[in-house]
Amino acid sequence: MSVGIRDVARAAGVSTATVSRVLGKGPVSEALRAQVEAAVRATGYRPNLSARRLRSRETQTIGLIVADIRNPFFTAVSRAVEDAAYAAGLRVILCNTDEDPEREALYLRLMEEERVTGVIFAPTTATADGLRAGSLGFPVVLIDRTGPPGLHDGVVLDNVAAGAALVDHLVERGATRIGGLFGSTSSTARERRAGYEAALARHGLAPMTRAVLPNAQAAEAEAARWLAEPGRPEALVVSNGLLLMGALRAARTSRLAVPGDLALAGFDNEPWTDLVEPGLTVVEQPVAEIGRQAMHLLFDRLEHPDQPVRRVVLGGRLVVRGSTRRG
Amino acid sequence: MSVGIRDVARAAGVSTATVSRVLGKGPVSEALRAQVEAAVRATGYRPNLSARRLRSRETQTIGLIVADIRNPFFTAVSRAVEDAAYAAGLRVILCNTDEDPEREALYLRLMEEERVTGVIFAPTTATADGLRAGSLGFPVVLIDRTGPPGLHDGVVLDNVAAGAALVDHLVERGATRIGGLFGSTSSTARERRAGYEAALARHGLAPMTRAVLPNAQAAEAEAARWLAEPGRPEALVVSNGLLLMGALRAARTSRLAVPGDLALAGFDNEPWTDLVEPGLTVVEQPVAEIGRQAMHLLFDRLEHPDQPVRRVVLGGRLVVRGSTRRG
DNA sequence: ACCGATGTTGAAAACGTTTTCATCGCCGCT
DNA sequence: AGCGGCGATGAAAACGTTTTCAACATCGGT
Repeated sequence: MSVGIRDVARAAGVSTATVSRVLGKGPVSEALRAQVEAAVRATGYRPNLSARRLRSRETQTIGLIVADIRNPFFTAVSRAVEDAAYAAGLRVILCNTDEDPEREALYLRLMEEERVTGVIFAPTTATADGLRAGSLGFPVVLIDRTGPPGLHDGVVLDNVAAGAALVDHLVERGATRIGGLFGSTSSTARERRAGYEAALARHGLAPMTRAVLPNAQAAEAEAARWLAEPGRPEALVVSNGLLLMGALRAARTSRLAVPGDLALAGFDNEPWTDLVEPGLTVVEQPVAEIGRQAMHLLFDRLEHPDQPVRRVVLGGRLVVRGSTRRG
Repeated sequence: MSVGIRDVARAAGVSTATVSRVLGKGPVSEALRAQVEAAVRATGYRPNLSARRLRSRETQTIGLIVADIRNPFFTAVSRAVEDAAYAAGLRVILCNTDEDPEREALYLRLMEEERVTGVIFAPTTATADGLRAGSLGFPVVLIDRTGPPGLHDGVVLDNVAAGAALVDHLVERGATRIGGLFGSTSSTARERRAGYEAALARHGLAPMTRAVLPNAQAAEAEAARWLAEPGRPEALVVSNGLLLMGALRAARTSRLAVPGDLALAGFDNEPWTDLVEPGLTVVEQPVAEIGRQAMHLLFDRLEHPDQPVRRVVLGGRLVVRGSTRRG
């Protein structure tokens, strides 16, 4: 039925070894190479990647495990990772965990069975804390989130600085009652909160924080509740793009004017944040660069398995818009 | 080094065939089954999927080929496809073509080499028109876009009706000079345009259309140019979410009030379309349903290879917002 | 002219599974 | 008691490649 390397070899009058060498990079004389290439075209041969992977023990495949591809941050990072991967001749297997540790474990096991050459992973804190060094059969590069220090390569935003920058900016604009709305499952939210609290302390202000599951619905519900309370904040720092959207929705339904009644500042410079009235002040993450750096770290690790663990920390860019105009 | 099925067999005191049967669904006595399962746990065995795929000739893998995962429509559809696939025990290989026929061909070849069980594909017209029936080694389900009728299963929006509905709605609101901004590479844009033109004709109005590459930058540039011309339209029908964002940006930079100077209506009910001022009138596509239906068609096709070709046509939902308020 | 080095080629083993096929034991039936 | 059938099991083949290894030819140096 399907044409295999034996058929090509027969058609070209050579051995399968020679065909394999033509396909790969082995030494073959020009004459035979031409014959084989002609035979490949004539037969319409397509190599069987499963067989190739089995024998060569190189799967040329990486896993990409994120919380939810619909989060625009992960969408953009994924696209950058995929571009870099395909350019290097690697396949990508994409998995969505929905921040569920069980699914994270499930997909990590899948990656072992696939014998992937490496994995790029944005883990929940629950999983990240239990991640041991050499326990998986492949190197892991963490993105957006970190685990215990020194165990895995990773690329993250300077979250502490970014959280602090938003607070500094709001204080400069005259805000004093500054609330913080953070996701509950990631080290990233924790770090942004740490930066937020440190900056507030530096200014002699008191923190007021709430934690929610990292999706827009939960954020909107929590923010709406919060904004209806008597001691509600007059400014809000929000730890990612989904939550920011939820917070804006809550402000709208609560009939609070932004920035008049409530200043708003968050993360992720998504296209809609400057179309919305007033534009939203955010810290922009270098999403494409994060994806590229992750692939770069992975390649380096594969080349030099024993090189010390590296963490790439990228700076965010504060984009000031109307949502933090001086009240 | 790595533990294989032979090691498990040795540890359990059985043959590799028995281990394989325990892992799969072969007939094994309870006693041996327990022994083998214990041995699997004890050895930490992980099956090698490459070997399994090679021998069993079932890759349990599908390809998902879209233009750009960053287009929120494809993001949402992909997520639905992946959920359905993983639930059925299938892996997904995701590819972005950027509407480039060469990359489409490249990825289709890759899918052949992967020996995928099927592919879900949103092709450009260039590729779709050349797609022959049995020429690839796997069934193809088209999404969002169609090829020559009768060749491939597919699931699409009722684009003609949706395009007409937007025009009807605008006419009802009093618009007469209604322009159309459409993507240039997909059958979907073509159909939406057909619906737009048919509806205009029905109302005795003249069409004015422009075609652009389907990305926000191109749309913004073209719309800005158009809106600066003397005979500019007073309403715009835009054929997808990316273009709609570009058109809105152009209206903003041209200092045209929406809907006062320019009414705006488009496709894809993305979260930002109701946050923006005024809310945008759109036809909402049932994105999750499209993904699920595509997987369903694929499963049906795999079970009944010779069943007649099916096309699932889903209806859109008109969501009326401020951007088409009566001028 | 001989020898070693170098480079090209093919036969056959190997990769880790699943599947085929034959064997064995057991049961129920005549 | 003998026999047919059936379910469980293992030995070995098979999946389609890459890789090893040995054989062979060619060539430059003595």
